[in-house]
Amino acid sequence: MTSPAADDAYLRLRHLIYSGKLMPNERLVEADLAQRLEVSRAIVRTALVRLGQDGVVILTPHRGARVRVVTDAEAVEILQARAVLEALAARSATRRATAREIAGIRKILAGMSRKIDEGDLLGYSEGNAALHAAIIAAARHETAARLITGLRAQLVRFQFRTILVPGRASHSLAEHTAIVEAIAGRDEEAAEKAMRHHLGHVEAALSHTNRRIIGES
Amino acid sequence: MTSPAADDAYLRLRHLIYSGKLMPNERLVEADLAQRLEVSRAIVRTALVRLGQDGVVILTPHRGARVRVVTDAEAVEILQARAVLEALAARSATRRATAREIAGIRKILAGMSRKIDEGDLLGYSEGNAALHAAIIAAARHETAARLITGLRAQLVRFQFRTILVPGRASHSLAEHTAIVEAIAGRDEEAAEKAMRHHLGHVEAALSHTNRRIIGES
DNA sequence: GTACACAAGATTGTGAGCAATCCGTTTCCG
DNA sequence: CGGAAACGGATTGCTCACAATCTTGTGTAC
Repeated sequence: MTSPAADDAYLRLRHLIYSGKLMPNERLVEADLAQRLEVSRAIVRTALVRLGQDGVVILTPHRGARVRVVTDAEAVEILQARAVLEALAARSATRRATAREIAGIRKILAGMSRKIDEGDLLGYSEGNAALHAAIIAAARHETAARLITGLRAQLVRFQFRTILVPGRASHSLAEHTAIVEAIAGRDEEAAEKAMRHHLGHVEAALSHTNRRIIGES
Repeated sequence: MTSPAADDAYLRLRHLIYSGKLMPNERLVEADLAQRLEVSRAIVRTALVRLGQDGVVILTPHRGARVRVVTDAEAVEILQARAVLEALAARSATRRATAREIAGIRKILAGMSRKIDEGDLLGYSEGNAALHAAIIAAARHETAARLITGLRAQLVRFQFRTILVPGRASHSLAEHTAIVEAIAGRDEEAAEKAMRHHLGHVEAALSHTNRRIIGES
């Protein structure tokens, strides 16, 4: 099941949605996608079923698939779920990270600090993503990793940078530093708390400003 | 997409796995399932794809589907994830539950207490499931609810009753009471903590005894 | 006796076609 | 002129058939 070709189509279609090439609420016509991806309609179909199960697209009988629109309220929910799961991952990383992994995480954090000094907010943003990814990798917690990936996917349309909110950058760096120090210090409680604190701030930014500035931090 | 018939087949197939009629690691041959469910092979196929995405079955190219076996370590992971998500739901319920819902939750708890007095552990177990369901419903947190459902599904093979562990029943009741009181008292922190405390005990039972007594509490 | 090669059977993956359903438009009737 | 019914194009859901792949069993060489 799920031949390489089918898997590839699934990943590419998902990427089209993540990258915004297929907009929210856009109708996804199987035949069109088949032509675009250069695969048969059957393969597109199973890819859509999988994406539907992921919650990335909405499937309606006889009316096909649409890219799911995430309301502000849903975005808050998703972010909350992501926060508790990433906090769990941070805790797990605190227990399981190797010295090498911790060194890598520290290095990423240092890079982020440099980016801020340089005023390179986009670069900082990339460092942010890398840091979270490194922590999740160090956690070796498959279940949490899988769920977080799915949740991120749904928030993709909100990928406007909170980092652009005035003053957010330095706060963000401080929060990340606290997370890293807790992990390096093998303090589970602190690591979990720091991660929740961090993502809580992102949520607050969303709840407060009803503008679309979530997904990152 | 997903016609009623296809949806039905998906649910029935899932139920066959949950209820243990299809054992872990058992090979799922499309043609056989089609005959058993009295639907076409194509419908079985999409149902399997969906279950694969849920993590309930494992799909291997050209080798078909198997019911996924969850190792003890994975069970712990799943339970941990479930714990933080149910804690989030408890917190949400604390904020959003109506007076009517709280009354209903209290009623379920009272019923559980009665079952214990009667020595009806199976009945207690059902009450337990109902209580958790009621809290999740009151939380009105779609995202958490969806993820928890998926996680429960994967733990289904571990559905042996922790409640059968000597002395667990009264502890369990006390833990549930704490959760309910926190929700009724509108104390978010306490509700979240109580739920994590409760599910933490279930995890401890698993980690300690390597026997299969998780999934409930 | 063991191991490898090969053939036969079983099962999955995919493509083409058709029926069912939905949506937008036109037509008919009041 | 307004509304309901019917028509037509478009799209999905499903069946069927076949190719691709894996598995099992058999035969042969060493």
